[in-house]
Amino acid sequence: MVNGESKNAPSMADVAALAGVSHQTVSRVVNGSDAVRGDTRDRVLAAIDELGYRRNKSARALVTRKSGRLGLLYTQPHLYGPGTLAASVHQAGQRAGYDIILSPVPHMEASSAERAIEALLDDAVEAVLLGVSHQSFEDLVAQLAETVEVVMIHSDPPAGVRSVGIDQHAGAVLATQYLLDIGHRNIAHVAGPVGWIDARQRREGWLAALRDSDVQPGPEIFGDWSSKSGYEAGAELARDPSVTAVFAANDSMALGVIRALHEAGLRVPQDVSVVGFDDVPDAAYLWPPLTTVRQDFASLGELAVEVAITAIADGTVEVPPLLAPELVVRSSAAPHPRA
Amino acid sequence: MVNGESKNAPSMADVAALAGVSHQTVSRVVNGSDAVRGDTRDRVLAAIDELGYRRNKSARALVTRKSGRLGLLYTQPHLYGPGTLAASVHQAGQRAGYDIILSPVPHMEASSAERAIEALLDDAVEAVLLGVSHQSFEDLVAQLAETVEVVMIHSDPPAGVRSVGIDQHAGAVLATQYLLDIGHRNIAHVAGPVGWIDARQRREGWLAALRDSDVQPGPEIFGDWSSKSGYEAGAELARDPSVTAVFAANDSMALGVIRALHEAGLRVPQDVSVVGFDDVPDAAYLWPPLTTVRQDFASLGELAVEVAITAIADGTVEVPPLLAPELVVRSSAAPHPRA
DNA sequence: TCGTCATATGTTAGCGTTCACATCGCCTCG
DNA sequence: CGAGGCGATGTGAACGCTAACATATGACGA
Repeated sequence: MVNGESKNAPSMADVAALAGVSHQTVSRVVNGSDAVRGDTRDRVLAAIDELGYRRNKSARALVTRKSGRLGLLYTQPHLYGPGTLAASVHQAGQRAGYDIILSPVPHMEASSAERAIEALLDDAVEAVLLGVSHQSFEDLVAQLAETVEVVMIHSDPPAGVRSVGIDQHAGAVLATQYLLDIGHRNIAHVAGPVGWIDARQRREGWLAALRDSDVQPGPEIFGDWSSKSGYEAGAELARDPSVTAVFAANDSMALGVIRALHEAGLRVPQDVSVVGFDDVPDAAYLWPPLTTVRQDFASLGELAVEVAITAIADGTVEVPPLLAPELVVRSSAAPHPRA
Repeated sequence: MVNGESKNAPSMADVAALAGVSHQTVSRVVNGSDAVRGDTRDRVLAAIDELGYRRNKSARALVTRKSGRLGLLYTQPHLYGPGTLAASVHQAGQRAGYDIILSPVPHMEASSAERAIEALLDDAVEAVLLGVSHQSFEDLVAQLAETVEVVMIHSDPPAGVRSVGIDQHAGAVLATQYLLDIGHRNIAHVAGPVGWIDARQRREGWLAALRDSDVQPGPEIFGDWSSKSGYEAGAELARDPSVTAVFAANDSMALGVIRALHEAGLRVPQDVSVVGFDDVPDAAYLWPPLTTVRQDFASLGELAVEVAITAIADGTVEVPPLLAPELVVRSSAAPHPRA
């Protein structure tokens, strides 16, 4: 299109004229109806091919009153988890014949999220997948659900809300129990920021595992998911010689903790063990390789789309069981020396 | 929408009836025409509000013959760069009044990319932003450009192709020159995979900087962008005691290299210096903190949208200068001990 | 031989907008 | 005081498609 020579795109009528049939027959061919004779179909197909015909989705949406679109709202688009989720939702949606509108909201402000939702509604999405497990969204959902089908991607959904999720609590228990099992008794936690559901769930999993073993929680520091905040937390933790293990709420913070520990002259895992959460691809190749909890974001995305599609079909509120995360043992955690 | 009580969405006609005007007046109000009397406008606005009216984009697109949509095709959606780019394109597009269709193609196969492009064209995007700087796409562009406006996101665009990019070559020169400046004379390169434009550009920048200083290139190993491949390359490099510095084509590979070096008993940077590329957020908090080359993906996205919009408007082929990357010096590289 | 029915195709209307144009007041000016 | 013009609003058609119904064609049994 270097020169603007694009005549109007061909319509069904053009195809029909070329094939010598009515536009309705073209419609039937395009929609795979079986009430078309083989040779007629071939002629139509040939005409479509010759003209480069492409069905106009707007016209179709207008008359069918269905947009065929699903929207995904997600935060932190630059991170591994959300990025993977988005890709997987997109792929699953395509496969199911839906267009997916990916709507990243870069900064976590209610206003920008509301704008994003407005945009999604303007696009007439048939369902909204809410990949924003932040408290400030829980209120939004009730209101939104009156307008459109909603699927929350959420590890601790309010009752009666359609949702899918990965069991963050269980993942945190896995990580903490592992540290307990190898003899640690003073396990610190670098938590995700207040307000994030996943952060809360992971923190509570940590607490629950400790409680079950009658072990007092170690120090607790709140970060903001960033490696920088992990670093700062790690520097603080390094000053407390009684801490022998740290469970960080994600891999980025874990990596920051490790650096701070190193800088303080502490060895990982010989002096202090560190466990992360997420299993980002780089986790296996950090120094030391990071023991962490793997989440299957790809399956999560597929599941979310599946639930959304049945929601559109019959409106039921379906809440499949949370997906189970998995502990990946590498070498950033080791038995407690005095155990 | 727990119960499917949704009556048909209100149309302009409904608003018009309620406000006691014609549908055309509603249209004028919605489109901000100034040919509407103040009190009429207020009545219409009130009716819109009461009914929860939302303009039907399909109908609008049908009659205006404009979809108001831009598509972004991008690979490796789980990585920092692409994720940031996608978010920034989305935001810039919204701001300019365009809907952005984000189309991640998870696996780098020509077929899946072609499917993605088909989907974009079916969505009647007015322009396609091609954020896939892989050789196999260069052929696609010519063909695609006949159908729709195309903006390549590309650091070494073919002549006459509309594009924006970050100067990968210059970034690599920055990194290599830095290593040269601090006394290294045997600088290895862990390259990105063959076929990727950015990989080629970074490699050539490395070679060019060395050539300019009359220094022989060190060993060269091709990775696949992953930290795993960086690790494998690092293991190999560790066996060559003459290598004192490694320039890796991205941060993930750099981090893999560092781990391999550590495992081989070599210290970074005391024994071997390592420089990466991208400046992912975690780079600053690795151990040791990674010296790397920062790319401004956010600006790149904005620029791409800007170019796309002028392309739609006047069809010109505009190629703004490549954005300049920036060297970020941290501590994974240090002066050569024998320098 | 004719009605009957199935199969293949055509005809018409309408989805919700915008565009082009028509209309209706009302003000201005000669 | 009437022509002319302008500002505000209305009317009708069209965008490209699908849904519902209408029609044509041929096979078949009575």
